[in-house]
Amino acid sequence: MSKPRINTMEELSVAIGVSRPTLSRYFQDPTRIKATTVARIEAGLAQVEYVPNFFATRLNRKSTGIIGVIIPYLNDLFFTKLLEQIEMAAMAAGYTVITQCSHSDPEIEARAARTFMSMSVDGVLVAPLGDQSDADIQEQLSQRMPFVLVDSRPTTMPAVEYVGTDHEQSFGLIVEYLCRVGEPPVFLGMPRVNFNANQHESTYLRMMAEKGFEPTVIGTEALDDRGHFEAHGEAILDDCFSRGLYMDRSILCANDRVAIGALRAAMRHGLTPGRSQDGGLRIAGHDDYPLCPFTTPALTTVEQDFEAIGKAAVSRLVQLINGAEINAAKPQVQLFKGSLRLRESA
Amino acid sequence: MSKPRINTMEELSVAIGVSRPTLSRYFQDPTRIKATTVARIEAGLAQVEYVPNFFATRLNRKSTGIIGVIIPYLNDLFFTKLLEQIEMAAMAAGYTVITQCSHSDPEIEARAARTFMSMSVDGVLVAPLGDQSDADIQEQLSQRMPFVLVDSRPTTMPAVEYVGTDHEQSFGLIVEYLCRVGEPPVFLGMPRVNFNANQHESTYLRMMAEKGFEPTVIGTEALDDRGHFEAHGEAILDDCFSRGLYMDRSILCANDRVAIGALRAAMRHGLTPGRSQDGGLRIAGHDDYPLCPFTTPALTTVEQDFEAIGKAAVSRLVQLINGAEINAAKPQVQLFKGSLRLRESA
DNA sequence: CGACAATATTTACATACGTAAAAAAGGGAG
DNA sequence: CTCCCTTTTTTACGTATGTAAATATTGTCG
Repeated sequence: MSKPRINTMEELSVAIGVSRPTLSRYFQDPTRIKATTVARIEAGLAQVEYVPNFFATRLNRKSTGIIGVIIPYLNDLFFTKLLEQIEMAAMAAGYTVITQCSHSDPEIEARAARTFMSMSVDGVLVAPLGDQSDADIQEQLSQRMPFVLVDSRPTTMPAVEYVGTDHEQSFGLIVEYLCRVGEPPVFLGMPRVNFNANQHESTYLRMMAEKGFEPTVIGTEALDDRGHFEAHGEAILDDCFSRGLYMDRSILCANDRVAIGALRAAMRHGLTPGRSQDGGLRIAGHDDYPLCPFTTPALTTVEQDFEAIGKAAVSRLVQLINGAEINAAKPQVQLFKGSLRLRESA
Repeated sequence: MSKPRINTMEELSVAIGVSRPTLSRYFQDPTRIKATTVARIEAGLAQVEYVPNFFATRLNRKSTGIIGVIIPYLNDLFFTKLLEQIEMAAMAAGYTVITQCSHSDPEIEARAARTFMSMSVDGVLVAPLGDQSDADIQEQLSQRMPFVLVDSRPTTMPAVEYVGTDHEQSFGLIVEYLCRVGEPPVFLGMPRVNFNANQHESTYLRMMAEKGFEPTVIGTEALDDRGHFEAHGEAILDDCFSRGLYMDRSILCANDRVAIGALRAAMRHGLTPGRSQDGGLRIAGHDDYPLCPFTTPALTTVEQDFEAIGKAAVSRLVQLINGAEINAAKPQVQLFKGSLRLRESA
């Protein structure tokens, strides 16, 4: 019942009586071959088990048809959603996607970069680690092949093709909203290794200054180094609440995962953040983490347009692969706007 | 400042004055080469930019050193955590991991399987889609190379090497607990496409029968087909609560993501599930989804030992790759026990 | 200084397929 | 039936590296 297995195109060509070069062309683009021959090949193929060798095919094509993707970690639905969009878009464009995860480790990230170089990948999409990314390797990679940065942009490589959210605009939305309808917010941040969180912090500071409010930043020192966003948010805020601080203020978190921890801290102290109460506790985040609609209370946040970012990143990379001009002095930067998601928590 | 780039080992050998076969051996295992030569090679390597070609190296090694991993979808922290363990373990064992995500689509899953065949991957780890997985391709793959199933086991391929949680035991824990300290639970399930959810349902039914309680199963028909677990749980329970049903019962959900939706429905109806109240609403799940400690109230659930599962799966696969005997009639099945995580919701 | 062992080099072939050029075969129109 | 065009086959070489066998080199010890 199991079909005879064939390992090489050579064998296949004798098995079904079609020459090897014809088979080679068939596997690359069947339309270049006469319909009757295609039918003969496919009839033969149905009788046996054969898959062209991936390595041999990629070894001497001019283009490998592979897009490499590097993401910093997996245990975050944000990257997961982004990756999903990227993979679907790349697949639709006819590319094979190979994803490597840095697992928060610069060494693993560098290894992934080397792997992609050794694969002569057509291009790479990189969502960098925070400020720990190995700048040299990133630089090498970007010199060597089409390279588009996604999600966040290290301060060490400003002049690079980039696709992401316009954090000034998007975080600005939530700062503005909180200031407008209630108490000016306290910023609950993170240790300063995450570029987006840093940008949120500076946006917060700038806007508070503009509006003439006194800024308050907490949480930029870690209380525990487990490094989980939620645990960090909970620990910081629990500590504050225990000291009676900020219990009726607006807490604006650097991102939703921190905010989820903040919600937990509020709950533990018997507080229910919400926008209905005047002057009471409010909690808000940023990103529109997929679980935000299901938290208690549902989290008010700013949505990032993952789909647009993923698609734009792939589409720009494909342009570069197809030889689009890169203005080295002024690389293309695509920033997408965020949009406010008003729910219950603020 | 940028080093001269070298593309082939041939060029490299003339550039640093060491023969190509020696270089080849160096890149595979530097210890097989005399220390002084290694030093000479590395000194030379520091002067240039060179990475051995991935495809050429894998083309004619007997072993490619690659482990393929297929997971059904990414937007679930469960798989993400499992994948993390698998990648780290495989890396530690000296393998390159290539992960392909099915994105809930049997066709994409089948394509991934074909990709791995064409790569002559050393072995594959597969977390299957539900009952939609293409059984033929899975079969082909398992015939062709070392193959270990992870997380869930299709009823269509019972006789396969498998590593996962002992769901009878683990789901039994929570059924038993709920029955023991309160009202026997209602089972909030899912459309029957997910093997683990199915097994949870049957475990529930069996244990309720054993204990002489009347079982109640809800949610096995989808109200909306967006297919998101949380939305499903919320929609089903919201519907029930709106009709005044089960408002003071124990709701045991097929998994934590459904339970998170259930918590949300409870909250919308002004109900606070918890174990402190006698006779009141309780909600519990299964998996110990990473966000469980941060829900309101914190979700009582059963922890799956991701780390053990990931490590065991890799370790078993490596055994098979190294030629371990496979008893076709009785493949090795490793089931790990779950453990109760009592928190606030039940 | 010579012999022996360890290591490196030379040479040659293999991997599975891409691809170009020339020759052969097929197919339709006149 | 023949000519011409299209398609396939034949032939041959290229891709970057693995690998084996024979030969050459190096280093060490007596």
